[in-house]
Amino acid sequence: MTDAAFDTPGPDHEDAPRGATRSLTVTERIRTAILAGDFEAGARLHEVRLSERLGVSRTPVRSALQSLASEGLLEYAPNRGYAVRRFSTAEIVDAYEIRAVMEALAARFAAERGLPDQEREAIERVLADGDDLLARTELGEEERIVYSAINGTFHEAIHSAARCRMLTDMVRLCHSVPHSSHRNVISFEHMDVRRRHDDHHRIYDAILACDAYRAEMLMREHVASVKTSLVRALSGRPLPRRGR
Amino acid sequence: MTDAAFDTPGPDHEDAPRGATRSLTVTERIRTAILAGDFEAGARLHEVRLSERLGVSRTPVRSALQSLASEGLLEYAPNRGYAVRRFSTAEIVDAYEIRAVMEALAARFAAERGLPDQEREAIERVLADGDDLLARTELGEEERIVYSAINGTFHEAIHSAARCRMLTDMVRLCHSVPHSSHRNVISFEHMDVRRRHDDHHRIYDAILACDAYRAEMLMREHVASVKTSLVRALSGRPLPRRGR
DNA sequence: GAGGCGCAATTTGTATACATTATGACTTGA
DNA sequence: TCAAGTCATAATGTATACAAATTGCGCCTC
Repeated sequence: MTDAAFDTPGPDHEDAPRGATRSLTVTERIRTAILAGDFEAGARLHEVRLSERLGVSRTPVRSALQSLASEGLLEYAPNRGYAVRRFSTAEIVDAYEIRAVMEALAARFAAERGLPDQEREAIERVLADGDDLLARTELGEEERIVYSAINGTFHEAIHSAARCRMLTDMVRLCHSVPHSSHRNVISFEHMDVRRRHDDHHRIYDAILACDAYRAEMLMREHVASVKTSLVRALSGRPLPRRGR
Repeated sequence: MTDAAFDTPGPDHEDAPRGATRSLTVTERIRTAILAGDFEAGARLHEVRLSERLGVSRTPVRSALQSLASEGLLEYAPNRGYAVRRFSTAEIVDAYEIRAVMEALAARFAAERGLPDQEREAIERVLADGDDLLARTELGEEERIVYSAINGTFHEAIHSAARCRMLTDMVRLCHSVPHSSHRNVISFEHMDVRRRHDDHHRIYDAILACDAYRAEMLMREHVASVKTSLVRALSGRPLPRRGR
């Protein structure tokens, strides 16, 4: 709650990036705090308290709260303000299902429209990085964190290749649901990073081959499969050991 | 531009619905104006002019513009304000593809989770209404408008049955794209209302039978098929008026 | 003691004044 | 003539004062 990184760095700090208004800065800081869990679910966010802690007036704070509410991170009720949104387990799982469908469509678009050079290079680089990383026999915590970044870059390159803004926006919406970001998958994808990396290769092959149907199906299963691990993790049951 | 319905009805009009702030009222009025095509695409919306025309201060206007931008109706650039978003033909078509995938997922959820009584009754009623309407041999303009409402109710009942807020939100986002609302299909679905109504029956049957796969596939094809008609209409002649 | 009424304190909503940034026209120099 | 710089203008961004709504507490009544 009293996170030092959150409180005001002073009005003369002035590292203002060009083109950034206070509203945008404040939005980003509050968003980060929420995603970091600095506020508990359901907690109300009082405009005055926030503005005092952040060292700005209520105006940019109100603007930020409105933004975050439309992102789905906050609940709003007229004359009653904003509160941190609660996500039920069902909502978190559903978000995965939705993300699976959206990313699958992105993969289809990429296959239909062809990979721009930039995205093709990014994907090939990241696939090679993954190959190198997974060549090691042992995968420790550190390797999984690195792989998480690789995973994120892969998926972002696909979205970018889809060249569809609405799709990008919607996937971003999915990422505002806790546990639903591909940056967070490390927490429950421990078991088979290798299988997931192989999925990436196949998806890339399908896109290169302009096989839209296969790209879509593979991506859908790829994302949806995490849902199973997630459900297991959320219900607190241990991961089953399999052969292979 | 100078739409009488848009300009201020006077500050003493006071038909304020309970729980509605000025920000919300203004948001609704500007949204309606945009969807009705009162502003041309790319036009900038000046805060002062809007606030004068609407008889309120800049504060609720700014709030409204921010809302509409996050709905995707406006573009925002820091220090440069808001402008009516331009939608390319590609974006409009893509929105249909996205809507197809989302509504298909909604149909799947409905099949998996079962239809609540309220939605089941709504769908059965609307299917029967459609049967009656289509029993006539001739379908004029008026019948198609009536069927458009029937179509909308059917699709909304499915969303509602999916019981997934994020899905509902995203479908709503799709509807903010011109020509992409199921309330608008009359303009290019002239050709086979009967086929589309038959789709509705099959989708309902699949949901009743808890056949999630079939419900999803049918709904996806049902929505995506309109895309074909849309592409034909858009390429055939210039864009008809936005909205409605 | 339970329930309802009303006031006061707190919080959000709105208006407005001021600060800051973009924009375009004008000037000035090469 | 053109380019670059400057300054005026007009727009957006922010702060703050005030209005309206909600909420909780205390009191009164039954």
